[in-house]
Amino acid sequence: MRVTVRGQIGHHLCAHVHKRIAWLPKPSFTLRSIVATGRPTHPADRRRPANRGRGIPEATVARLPLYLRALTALSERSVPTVSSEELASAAGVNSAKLRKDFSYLGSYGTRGVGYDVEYLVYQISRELGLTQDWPVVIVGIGNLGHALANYGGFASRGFRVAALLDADPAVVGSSAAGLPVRHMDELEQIAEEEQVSIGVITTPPGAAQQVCDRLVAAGVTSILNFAPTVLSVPDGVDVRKVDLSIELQILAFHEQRKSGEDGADQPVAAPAKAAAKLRRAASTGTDGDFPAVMPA
Amino acid sequence: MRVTVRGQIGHHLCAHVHKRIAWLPKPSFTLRSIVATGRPTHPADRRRPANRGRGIPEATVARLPLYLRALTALSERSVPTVSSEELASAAGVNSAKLRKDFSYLGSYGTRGVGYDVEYLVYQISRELGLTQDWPVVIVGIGNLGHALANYGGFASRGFRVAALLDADPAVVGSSAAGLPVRHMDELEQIAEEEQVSIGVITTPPGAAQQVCDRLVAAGVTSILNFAPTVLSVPDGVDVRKVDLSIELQILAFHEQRKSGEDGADQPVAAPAKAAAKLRRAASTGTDGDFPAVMPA
DNA sequence: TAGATTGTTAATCGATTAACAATC
DNA sequence: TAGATTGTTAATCGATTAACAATC
Repeated sequence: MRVTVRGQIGHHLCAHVHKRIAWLPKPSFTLRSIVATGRPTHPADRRRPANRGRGIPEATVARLPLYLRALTALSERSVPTVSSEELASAAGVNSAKLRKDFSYLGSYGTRGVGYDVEYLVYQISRELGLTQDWPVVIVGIGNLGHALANYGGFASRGFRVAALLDADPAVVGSSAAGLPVRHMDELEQIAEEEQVSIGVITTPPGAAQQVCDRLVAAGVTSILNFAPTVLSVPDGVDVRKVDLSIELQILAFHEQRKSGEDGADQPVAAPAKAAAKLRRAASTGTDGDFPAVMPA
Repeated sequence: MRVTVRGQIGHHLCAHVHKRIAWLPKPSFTLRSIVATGRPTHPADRRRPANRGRGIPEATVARLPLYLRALTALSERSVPTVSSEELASAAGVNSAKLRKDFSYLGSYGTRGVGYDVEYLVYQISRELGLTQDWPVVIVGIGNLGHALANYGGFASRGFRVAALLDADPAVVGSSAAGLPVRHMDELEQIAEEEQVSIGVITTPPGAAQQVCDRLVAAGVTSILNFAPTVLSVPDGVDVRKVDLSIELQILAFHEQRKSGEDGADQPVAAPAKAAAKLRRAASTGTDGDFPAVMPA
């Protein structure tokens, strides 16, 4: 049942009920949000932006966690407000992009002042769905599975490891990060009981598609895949992949351009990049080339 | 010293010198490439594309490792040629994109036939710089560092773990993946001796920037960062980041949209997405909502 | 030659960015 | 009010895609 009451309540009442709320220039907010979350909404909520309600660009979604992290750090230092310039710098993006990104969420800033840190933390968390609890299963408890089970960044963001699963009897029964490793055959039951909608695959590549199919059959609709495999899934299931080898290969590509051997194929080297070669050459007395499989 | 002799050599000679070369419709190639690599270049090399030599788009570079992986699998199955349609499907992209991507590398296909698998493996490997040996240091040998040290995908692509480093005396001296964990203070010497240009940071976030600075000072110009921190580096140094928590948050965002509670803020649900909610509801007898921190 | 498939074009789409009017 | 900073506009840039002429 949903209670949505919008109204005006005096500033003194707000201040009484909710401590450390800095963003109450005009104390109007929705009552519902207080009932639901213990936090009133920002006055800016009333002027709902044109865009809100559909289609936050993917590129923006991918940056929201960055902003959230920077904001959380500011919050821990009890910084009350932050400008787009400061926040952008902390998040490693430019301020125009940040303001554009935030404009998709709504008008949550105050001209001439900046953004209220606490309020923005809450809004972004809500937008990302982090005000919910997300039970997650991790399938494949090898080195990487262990690492993920122990990763602190999960729990702190509303992700809860519902189960660690493996098909190998030698691994089942052991424990990782204080949790028992259970057999893959328990997946279906766990997924149903705990309403698991997110699965992490850290199996060897050969097992990944099969595990994926089984996760999907068990009702999992979001998959984070660490196995170096292209997964095929039905519509409505999201897959994101993290591929260590691919990241290194992309770095190698750019690194190769920097060191710039093989004149024939070489582009005009960007001045900044040439510095790396020079630095290495200076420190080693060689011409900076790598030991080459392909002798020049 | 560079030997570049271009010439025409009879087909029978090619076939004699180089086995399992399927792509010799017209046996003209550059001699240098044979001297250098043991592989002659493709006839198509002579018609150098307009673009080649500068500016392969980043989006294309990021996909080359995907194509390479798919091609390697085909190669292992001894498939001689592949069409853009087949390869695109194996790599999980559409064929127009694949052909456009390859067009930045050169005209390496044969109209009416497709692409020679072996030849393309070689060309993409070369483009990515994987025909070189890339010594890598991994800094921070916790769970994740261990996992990476053991990751098979590195070695198979020309990446070699030159050293595992940690600052914690309790960890230094132990071993991972058959390599000793050495003290962070050995970084500079190792980096110079082994000409390390790629570093992987798997430290806690608090140490990451400091480690990064030290890597850069030691001549490392490409960094793969697993710590959830924004790193600042001088021009000419590339940083790529892998952030497990961010990936999960992006999934949560989309997952939240699928399950579609909270009607007030909810966009018009895409039909495909609604299926997930229905499926879960059907299998559990609930309305598909998650246990909510924020009661509705 | 006929059939197949590439490489390229051009249209479209989405993301980035600087600039500035709106407004706190 | 004056100063500061947002939210938005519009221009630009880069990526995607379908379609098809080129050509094996």
